[in-house]
Amino acid sequence: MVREPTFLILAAVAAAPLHGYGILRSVEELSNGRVRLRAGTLYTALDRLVGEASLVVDREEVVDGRLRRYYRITDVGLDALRLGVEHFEANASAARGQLARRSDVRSR
Amino acid sequence: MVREPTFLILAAVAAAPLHGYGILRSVEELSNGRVRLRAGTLYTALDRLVGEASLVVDREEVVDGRLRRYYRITDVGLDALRLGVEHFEANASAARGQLARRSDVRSR
DNA sequence: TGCCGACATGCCGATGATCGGTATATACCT
DNA sequence: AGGTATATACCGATCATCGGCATGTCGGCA
Repeated sequence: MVREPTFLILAAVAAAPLHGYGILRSVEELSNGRVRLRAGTLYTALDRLVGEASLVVDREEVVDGRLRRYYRITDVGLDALRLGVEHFEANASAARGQLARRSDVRSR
Repeated sequence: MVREPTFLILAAVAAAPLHGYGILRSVEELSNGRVRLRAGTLYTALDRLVGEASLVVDREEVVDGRLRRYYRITDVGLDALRLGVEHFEANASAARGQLARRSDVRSR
């Protein structure tokens, strides 16, 4: 199963192409400040995701002398993201079920 | 964030105390056959979770000459599990939002 | 003028959960 | 005799993530 940082990176890029640092901020927003990606995690993940064909480089821009490399999600990446969503929800639902059973036992 | 195997182990034990091999089967059920824990993953995770006070050994039984060590979830483990549920759901929800935004862009 | 934080990418060693396999032993089925 | 299920345990390998450092520009503050 895809891990949290990778999942959030895919989610960040899912809406529209975004560059590395933009993804960093987007992940922080999407997780309500809970997840702050390390630069190392981000850029190595980005390379890995491009290698897996989940992302492709959309374009490069130079703003104020700084390079911005935009990444776009592919169908492969969308499949991985949607599958991840299903797994996250299924796991959460299963755990809730178990917690509910626990309450049942207690209230007997 | 807690990873999938650890999360499912906690979920399995949440309803009632269970022994190692029982957890193995429970995790498989809870995930609809998707997740099959390796013995190595399970028993090292169990030791780790006991070390973190998320689980405690409830009791030991001998059935057919085979030892059964039952684990019980603690308040610490319950907190970790509930937090995990929230994170899984929040992530899934955020990703769904991003995918919906994507559709918006496309349909414009 | 000097320093700090935000922006932006990149590299690298360390950490740690999980993987994959092996070992041991009993019981049951074919 | 061989295979599957039960049950626990150990071990090296893998790999995503962590944590930190490096580089360079820009704008704000003291």
